Amino acid sequence: MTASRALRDAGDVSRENVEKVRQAAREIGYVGNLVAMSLSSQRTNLIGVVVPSASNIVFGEVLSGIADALWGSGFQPVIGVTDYDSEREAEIIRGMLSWRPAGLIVTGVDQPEETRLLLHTAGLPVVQIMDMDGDPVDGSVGIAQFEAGAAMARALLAAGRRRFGHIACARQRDSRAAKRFRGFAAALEAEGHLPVGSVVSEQPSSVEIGRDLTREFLERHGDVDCLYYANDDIAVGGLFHCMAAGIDVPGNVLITGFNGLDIVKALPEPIATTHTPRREIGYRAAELILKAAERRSPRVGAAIELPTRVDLGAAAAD
Amino acid sequence: MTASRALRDAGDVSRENVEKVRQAAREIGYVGNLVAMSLSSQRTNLIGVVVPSASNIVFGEVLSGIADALWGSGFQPVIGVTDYDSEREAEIIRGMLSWRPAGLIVTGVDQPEETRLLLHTAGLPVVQIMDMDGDPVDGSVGIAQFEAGAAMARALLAAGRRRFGHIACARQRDSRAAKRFRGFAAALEAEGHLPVGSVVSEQPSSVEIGRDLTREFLERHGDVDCLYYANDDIAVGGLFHCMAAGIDVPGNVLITGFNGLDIVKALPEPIATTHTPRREIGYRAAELILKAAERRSPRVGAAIELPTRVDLGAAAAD
DNA sequence: ATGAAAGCGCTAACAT
DNA sequence: ATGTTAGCGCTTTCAT
Repeated sequence: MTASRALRDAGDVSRENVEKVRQAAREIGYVGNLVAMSLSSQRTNLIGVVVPSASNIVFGEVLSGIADALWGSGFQPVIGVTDYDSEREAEIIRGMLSWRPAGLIVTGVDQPEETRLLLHTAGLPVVQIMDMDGDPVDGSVGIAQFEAGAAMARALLAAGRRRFGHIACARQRDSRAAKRFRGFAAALEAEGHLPVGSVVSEQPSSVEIGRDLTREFLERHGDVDCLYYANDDIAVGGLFHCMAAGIDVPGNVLITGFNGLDIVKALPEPIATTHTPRREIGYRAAELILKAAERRSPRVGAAIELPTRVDLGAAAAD
Repeated sequence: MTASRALRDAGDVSRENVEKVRQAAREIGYVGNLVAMSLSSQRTNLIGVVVPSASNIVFGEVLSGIADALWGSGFQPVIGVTDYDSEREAEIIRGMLSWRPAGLIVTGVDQPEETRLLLHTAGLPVVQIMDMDGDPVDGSVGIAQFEAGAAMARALLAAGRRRFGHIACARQRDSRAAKRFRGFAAALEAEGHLPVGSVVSEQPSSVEIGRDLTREFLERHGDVDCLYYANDDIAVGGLFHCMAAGIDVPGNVLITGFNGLDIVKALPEPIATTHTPRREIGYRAAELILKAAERRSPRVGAAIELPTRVDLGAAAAD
C-alpha cells in the first residue's frame, strides 16, 4: 500500500519512503498497470475521439488541439474513424464505451436517434464538436454552420458578385457542408438571387476532384462571376483549373472556399474563405471533458460557439 | 459463467442459452466492461500509435491506413502525438505501455537508446514505421529514405539539371528528411556535383513557409535550375512563389517535393515528387501487430520495405 | 454443457 | 504514516 501511494502522490507517505519506492521502481523497471488501476478505481484516463476522416487535415488539426489540451493531464485519446458512415460510428462508439472512457468527443450533432440514446445513456461527459446547428446530447463546441454560409453569401453580394455557382463533394454524408450551403442559398434568396447551377460529386473532397468538378461546371454553366465551394480543398482545385485555363481569378471569377487552411494565404492568386478555429475546437472540447472528469461529473453541459471569420482578402478587389 | 461464454462466443454453450443471454443483455442495455475483461484475460484490444504530428496530412493518411486495417478486428488505436520531441515521445510510450497494449506502432527508427530499451523490454509487438534506414527494435514497415533522396538526384541529373538548391524545414527534428537529403547530396557528389546553396528553417513545414523560404533562397542564390525540397508542402509553396514572381516552372526551375500528395497532380504547373505509400505503411504495420497478437507472440520480427517512385512527370520536359 | 473457485493488479475504506 | 481487508468485473481452470 505504501508503495502504491508513493507511486501516485496519494499523500500520507514519508518523504523518505517516497524516494525509496520510486528508486526501487526505477531499478526494476516497474510500470504500473493502468488496466488494474482503472478497474480498481472505476475510472480510466481514456478519452474517446470520433472523427469522420483521418486523412482530412481539418480533423488532424482538431486532433492536434485535443492532444495539446490533454498533454500533461495524464489522459490519452483513443481514436475512431467513421468514414462518414453512421453505422460504423455507432459501432465505434459502442466499442469505446466498453472501455468506460472518462469522456467522449464526437464529430457532429446529427447522429441517428439510436446513437444519441447510446451517448445519453452512457452516463459520461460527451462533447459534440464542429457544428452548433442542432441539439447536442450533452456539451458542444463548434461553429454556426448555416450562418457561416449565409455570412459568406452576404459578403459576396456586397462585393458585387451576382451569378453564383456551387461545387461540393459528398453532400449526403457531410451534413455540415450541407448546412452551410443552405445558409448560403437562403441569404442569396433573401436578396432575390439564386445559384446559377450546382455540381456535386459523391467522391471525397480533394484538390484534384475540385479541379475536375470546376472544369465540368464551367462547361455546363459558363456564365458565373463567383464559385462557392464546400471547402478549401476543392476551391483550391478550382483555382488551379482556372489558372491552367487562363481564367482571371478573382477578376473574372471569385473563388470561395471554407476553413481558412494554411495553403489559402500562400496561393498565387487570391481566393476567399471562411476561417474556422479547428485547433481551438479540439482544445476546448478536451478541456470540457477534463473539467468534467475533475469534478467527477457525468455531464459537461456547456455549449461553446466559436466565431468564424469571412475573409475575402485580396479576392474582393476586382 | 454461461453468460460470459455466451456473450463472447467462447463455445460450449447451448444454442438456446446463447440466444437467451444475448436477448437479456440487449434488454438491459448491457455493455461489457473491457477494463475488467482485459485485467482478467491479461490482454487488451488497444494498439498504441505514436506519430510526430497530427496536423501533417502524411500522418493522417498513415492513421487512416491503420484504422482501415483495424476495422472489424476489435482492436482500437490509441494515439500519441510527440510534436517531434523525443522526451515527449518517451513519456507517451511509457504512458501507453501502462495500458499493456496489444502492440505499438511508432514513427521512425532513431529513438534515443533509453526509448529503444523501453520498447525492447516491454515484451510486446512493436512496429517502427516510415524509415528503413536504421536498426528497428522489432518489426518495421517503411521506405528507404536515403535511397529515395539519391534516386531523385539521379533522375534530376538524367533530366539535365545541374545547379541544385536545397530548401527544408525543421531538419534537426525530422531525421527522415535529413536522410533523404544526405542521399540526395551523396548521389550528386558521385557525379561530381554539389548543391549551390541551402536554406533551412526551424519552423514546421507549410506551404506558406515554403513560399517564403523560396523567395529567400532565390534572393541569395539566383543561379539554380532545380530546387530540392524536403517535402511536397514546402515545394508547393515554392511553386506558388515562382508563379507569382513570373519564374517559368519547370522551364527555368524544376521544383522537387517528396511524398506524392494528392495536390501535386492537380497543380497548374508540374513539379516533381517521389510517391510514398503512406496509407499502406499504416495498413501493413497494423496487420503485423494483428498477426502477432493472434498468435500471442511478443514480437513481430518482420521488416517490410515498400517501394517509392520518382515522378518527374511533366516537370521533366523542359 | 454448466458451474465453482481463484485470481488478474491494483485502490478505497478503514484500522492502527 | 503505514498496514489490513475487501473487492473492482471479468476470465481461466478445473470439476461435475
